Amino acid sequence: MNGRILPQCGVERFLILLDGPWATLIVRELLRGPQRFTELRGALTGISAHTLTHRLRRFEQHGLVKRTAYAEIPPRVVYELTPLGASLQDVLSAMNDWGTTVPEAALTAS
Amino acid sequence: MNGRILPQCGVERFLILLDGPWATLIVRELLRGPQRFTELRGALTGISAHTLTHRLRRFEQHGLVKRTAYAEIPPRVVYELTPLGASLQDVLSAMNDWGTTVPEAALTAS
DNA sequence: CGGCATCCATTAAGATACTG
DNA sequence: CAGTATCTTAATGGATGCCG
Repeated sequence: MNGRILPQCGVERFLILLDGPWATLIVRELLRGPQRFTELRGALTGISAHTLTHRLRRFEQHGLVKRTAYAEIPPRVVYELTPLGASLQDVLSAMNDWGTTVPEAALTAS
Repeated sequence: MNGRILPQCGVERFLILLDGPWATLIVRELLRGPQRFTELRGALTGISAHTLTHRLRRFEQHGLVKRTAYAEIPPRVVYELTPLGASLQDVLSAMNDWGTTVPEAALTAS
């Protein structure tokens, strides 16, 4: 569907930039502050290095995340949200508010 | 990732119930009011009957959408959001607000 | 430590054809 | 009209191993 001609409304833009189930969770984690690769991986239970790398690269390309690599031994890489990425806070809050109102029954029925 | 044990926070619930790129767009369309299958299909440019059916069935199971079938010739089926589904309005608004602030450059870089 | 390369499993989604 | 059935494709995501 991503190849389609989408009307460039706000919702579509959000969906294009935050596609995949992990995208939103990574942003939420980075909203807590700048973090290293390993910190992110530890916080996001179940994510693989492969996936985390790809998501972060994509965010970087889209200007949502800033990557800073320190040429040390061992190497250290810190990821942090750009102002654009940080402004996702409002959307995440809305999602969280809605999710907490969802009854258990809606989730078990799958 | 859906098989993982997720902390049952709000954001996770939202992501589980609105998975896939079409889910959010279907909800946005239904926020305009109850609609028939064909109306939805026409409004969601590019969606296939197959996909629309699956998404609607899933929403129905989760209590986000109510399906009403009229035994007429030709048959008529109307979908409408439940109160739970309608309460997604706030999240959609937040997404839309954020998306409109995204610069063009973030989208072209893909 | 922070990746990348490769292979593989799962799934959303499209195309097509057909039915009550 | 509103689906269902089947097949196929594309993409996300996981597992493993290697590298600077």
